[in-house]
Amino acid sequence: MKKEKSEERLGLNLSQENKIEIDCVIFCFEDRSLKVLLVKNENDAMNGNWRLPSASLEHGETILKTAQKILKKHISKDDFFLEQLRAFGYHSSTSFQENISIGYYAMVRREKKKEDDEEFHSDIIWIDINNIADLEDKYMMVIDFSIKELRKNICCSAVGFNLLPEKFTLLQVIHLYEEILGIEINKTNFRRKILQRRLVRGLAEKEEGVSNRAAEFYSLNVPKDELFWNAKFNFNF
Amino acid sequence: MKKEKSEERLGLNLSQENKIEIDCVIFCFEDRSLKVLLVKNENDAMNGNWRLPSASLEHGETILKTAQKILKKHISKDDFFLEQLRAFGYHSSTSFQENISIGYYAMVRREKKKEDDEEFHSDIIWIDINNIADLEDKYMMVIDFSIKELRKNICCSAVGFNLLPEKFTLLQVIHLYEEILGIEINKTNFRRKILQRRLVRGLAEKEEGVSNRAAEFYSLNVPKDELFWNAKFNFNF
DNA sequence: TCAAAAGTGTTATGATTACACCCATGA
DNA sequence: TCATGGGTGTAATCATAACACTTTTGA
Repeated sequence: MKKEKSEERLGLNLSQENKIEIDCVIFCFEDRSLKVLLVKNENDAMNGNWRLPSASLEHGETILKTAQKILKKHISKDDFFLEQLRAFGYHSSTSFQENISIGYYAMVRREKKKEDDEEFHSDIIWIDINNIADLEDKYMMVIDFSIKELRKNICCSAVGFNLLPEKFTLLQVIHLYEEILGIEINKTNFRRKILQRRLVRGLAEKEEGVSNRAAEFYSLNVPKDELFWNAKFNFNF
Repeated sequence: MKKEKSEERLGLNLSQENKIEIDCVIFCFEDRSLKVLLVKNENDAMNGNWRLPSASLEHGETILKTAQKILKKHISKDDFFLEQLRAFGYHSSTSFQENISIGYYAMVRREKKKEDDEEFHSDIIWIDINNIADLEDKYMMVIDFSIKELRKNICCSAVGFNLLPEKFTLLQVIHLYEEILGIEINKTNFRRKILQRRLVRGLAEKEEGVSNRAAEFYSLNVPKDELFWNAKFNFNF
């Protein structure tokens, strides 16, 4: 309150100097599709208008802490991957000069039952990346960039496994890559490829109640915090 | 001047709100080594203290334009590659809260003769990345990140060719990759690898005055603006 | 039995590696 | 002639792709 008054004295121009927003693209992988979390735009007169979860960078707060806070507000678990995308400059309808957004992207493992009713009551939505429409340009820009970044990174690191549950089948991995990259993958060869790198470990445990041969469950063979930097490989799709 | 007075009225805390610096890591490749441009730190009492070329983000200016201005101040040609790294948060000795730097990295083709005397008289230095020392933590952080980014990018795109002159020998390319990645490369195999991708084109023109068999000159076979995004390849070193 | 997905085996291809070799040039 | 780097040829090895095949499960 006090702060706003001070700024008013300086006039519009200075008060908008270097206002920084932190925007988060939070990905999950569910029902064989890549989704991002959107929240209802409360400042907007039109109802049913969505935006990325975001926050202004406050005094004495770091950009990373701010991004982490945004995540914790929406994600119940502490178990998420979070990395910065870059800084974006954009022009909004309300200001003449360029605004700054620092984009982050996150990956979470979504557990279905627990969170379904949560979503039902609240002002959030997990939406398939192919169905996103009518977002402000700024948000589309950040989302588009984040998807490109995600595509790049899952081909040269194992970071994509942050989207899978602890136990997963190899078909889930294939679906993940197919969906994110928008390609079709030869299952038998991909399976060999991924097993050769010794990135995953068979659990001697199988699916149950499926109407076909049950697939073995696998789990990661490397610590999660190494997925991004240390678990290198080259998928040349 | 006028602006500074306004800020003073608000006291230290608010005046530093969201102050954004743009820092540029400008790379060149010369004498078989990767160098970055440093400028003399004029605000510093101690002489001989260097920093990255940088600028504050001014009113009504975009981050990209600001970065381009920094480059043009030091580089005579318009022919450079410039991309953002990311936003960095850092703590300086003079302020309690986190400052924001948006880092960019650039690659320029350095022509020796023209610029040598320029450097002799002025307050800039092109320094081998292995000899950088005594920079502020903030600058080291940006430089370290930029080198990692450069390493990553030259392995999956042809962006590194922005550091070479129009005409180059294949040995120059090899030296470039060896120096940036810190590895040794088998010359005969690398040569075939790079020719297979049809990235370069022989010029039927040879070195002169060398004390060994003259190497053929090559030039790029793709437009420069495609080097980063479109000229993909996978060097798995 | 069928459909659907799991999973194995095999062969061909193409990229990469290692290494031997010859070529051109100035000192 | 020698040293230095340019440049070619070739065989072995490894990763990938393509495809045929068998296995397991519920309906």
